Amino acid sequence: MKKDAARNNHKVDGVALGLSNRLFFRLYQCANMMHKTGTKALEPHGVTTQQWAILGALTRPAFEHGVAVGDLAAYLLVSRQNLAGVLSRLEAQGHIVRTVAESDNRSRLIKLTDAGRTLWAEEMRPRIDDYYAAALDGFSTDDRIHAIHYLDKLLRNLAALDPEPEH
Amino acid sequence: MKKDAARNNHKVDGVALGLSNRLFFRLYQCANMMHKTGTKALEPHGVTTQQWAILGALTRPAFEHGVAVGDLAAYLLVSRQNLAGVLSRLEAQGHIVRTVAESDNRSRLIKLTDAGRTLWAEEMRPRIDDYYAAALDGFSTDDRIHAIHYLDKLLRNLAALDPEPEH
DNA sequence: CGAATAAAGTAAATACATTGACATATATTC
DNA sequence: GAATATATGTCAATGTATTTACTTTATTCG
Repeated sequence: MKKDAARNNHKVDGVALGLSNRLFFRLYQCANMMHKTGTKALEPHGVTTQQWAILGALTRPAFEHGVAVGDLAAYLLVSRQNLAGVLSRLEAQGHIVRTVAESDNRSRLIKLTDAGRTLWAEEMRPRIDDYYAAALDGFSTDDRIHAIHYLDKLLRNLAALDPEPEH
Repeated sequence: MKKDAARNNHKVDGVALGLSNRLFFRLYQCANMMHKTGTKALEPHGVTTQQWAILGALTRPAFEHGVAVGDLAAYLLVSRQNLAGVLSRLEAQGHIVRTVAESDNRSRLIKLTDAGRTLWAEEMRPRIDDYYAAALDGFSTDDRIHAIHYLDKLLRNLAALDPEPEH
């Protein structure tokens, strides 16, 4: 069947594809599959991978006492307009609060609620650990370090390509 | 300024983040930046990175004479509903055609138009090569091979996590 | 052959993510 | 201090991606 030929060539399509092309194609596929499987892993809590990234960021010591939306957007490398939307959903679910900054009437300070902190620590954390274990099965510590190294390197190049200054 | 502290810790946020978490966070950031910078690189032609992936796939020898939407979706690892939307835009731009398969009244066969093939070869290809060169600056051939290896490995794990059978 | 199964297209709801544009508030500079 | 510049939130448009659900057409199996 033609179907099988087209659907089972993950192993074959590297031969003529070119290294650079293949690298970016795999990055594209991996990111999609990460969102798909990651969101499914946290489905019982109605949290997506992007929301998970935000909640995780908010547990960082530096952001423990609240963080401005602009700073959070800069940390995640997403636009503030996009972040605002996800934050609205997290706020509606009661996981975070937006408070007006004292020294700046424009700015809102994002903070984890107690419920959000509990959700993260008690519910999400164990599932996330299981997810990492499954997704990185067969990856040694060195493998992870090397993979991160390449992604870091790529990210620096992409950031340099982005006209957006880092202010 | 607090701003600078929050916005310049790409190098610092690895220390306490955990290897697995950091790997997925970088994957998330890289994918977003790839779409952002890649789409900008091809902006003169109004083509996004996803459309670029599809046009590239259609130039594969195996798909040269047309490919079914289901097979193309399986190759790209996206849902056929998503693919249908992108194909509509590509069709509206005249880059591809959808013809009804002779042996199956349900199925549509996707083919590159002459205009689409020319756009790919004459216009997009050079810009894509420039983009790859910039995004992978400092990557040796071995670096690329190793990076692909890790992404392949990760993708296999993610695919195994996905309930979707490969039929 | 006829019934169950599978595959294809489509529609709709939801969520991410980008850009451009705008109003308002804060900072900088002269 | 006033003019300029920058930061912030928001609105709107567009594109990508998922899931669920439904209809129609093929295929398979009994």
